[in-house]
Amino acid sequence: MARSRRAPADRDDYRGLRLPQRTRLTPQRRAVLDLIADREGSFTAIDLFQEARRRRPKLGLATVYRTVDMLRRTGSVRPLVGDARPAYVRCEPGHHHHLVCLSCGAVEETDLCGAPSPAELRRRYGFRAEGHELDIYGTCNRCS
Amino acid sequence: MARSRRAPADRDDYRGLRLPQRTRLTPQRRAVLDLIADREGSFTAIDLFQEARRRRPKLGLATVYRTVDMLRRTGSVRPLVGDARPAYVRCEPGHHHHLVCLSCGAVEETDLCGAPSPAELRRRYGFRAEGHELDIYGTCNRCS
DNA sequence: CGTGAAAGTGAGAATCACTATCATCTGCCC
DNA sequence: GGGCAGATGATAGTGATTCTCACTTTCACG
Repeated sequence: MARSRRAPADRDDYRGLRLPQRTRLTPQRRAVLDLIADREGSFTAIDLFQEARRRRPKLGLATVYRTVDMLRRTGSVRPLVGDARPAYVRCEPGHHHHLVCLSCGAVEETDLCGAPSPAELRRRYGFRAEGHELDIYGTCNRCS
Repeated sequence: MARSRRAPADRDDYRGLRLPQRTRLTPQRRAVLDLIADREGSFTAIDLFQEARRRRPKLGLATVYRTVDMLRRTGSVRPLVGDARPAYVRCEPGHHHHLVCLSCGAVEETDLCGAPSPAELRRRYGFRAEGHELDIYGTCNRCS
């Protein structure tokens, strides 16, 4: 009986962040989403928690994790490799990859890719590719 | 490039694993290195610890972490993204990427790449690329 | 061969990131 | 408004990793 009451809350987007169906927009969630939407570069869950706490002292850590994980499921955010601390980056919808500055931590997106095609992987390895992740590390414009 | 003389600890390679300068080859370290050298696919530090313990019951967990981290610094091993548990894969020297099977966890290497060239990244973004990481996720030959 | 300094070790405590639990609260569709 | 599915916060718990430190071992050099 989830059907009758479940009208499609057409709130699948908040400031460019994709949200799952039936997501309630609570003030807590909005606080975390705002921080992410305004964010340049990478961030950790703890970063968000500490910043959000300055405005909402009672905000729980679990709420931050729940919110980040929600965005991870919709693809609006994804974990970053190669960093010492577990960090995330915002992802615009669509296919793209990240240029991660090792000096200042800035993250830029690029649509340049050229990863091997699923067809070729299939042919050479019998491997059915479903997705891939590419992070390019180096020094950004400002730092070099 | 050729090593002309015996330098202090002429031991920068053990079974294909690159070691830092001045690395002492202790039995504990050798036990962990052997496990990694023989390894197919990905592994976690805990995996190594449990296996190594069967032969050396007094081996400490910290030693496993120290050894894995040592290899990570030399590039002989690298952490894998996208997995629930923190896992590593062996890296052969040279350029290559990983095909990670989401079903059985097997990891295959491929030299197929096509990542954007440093020159193009420099031109378009002013970004000086130093390296990149590409993991392709999907289903391997055996599992599909 | 010794030997000493530096490097490595094990055990356990500490830390860190994250998850589970649960009583309570609240946004949202009717 | 009313009601309830979904959200929240506090806290305890978990699992991975790092730290600490007294002790041991390796190995270049004499």
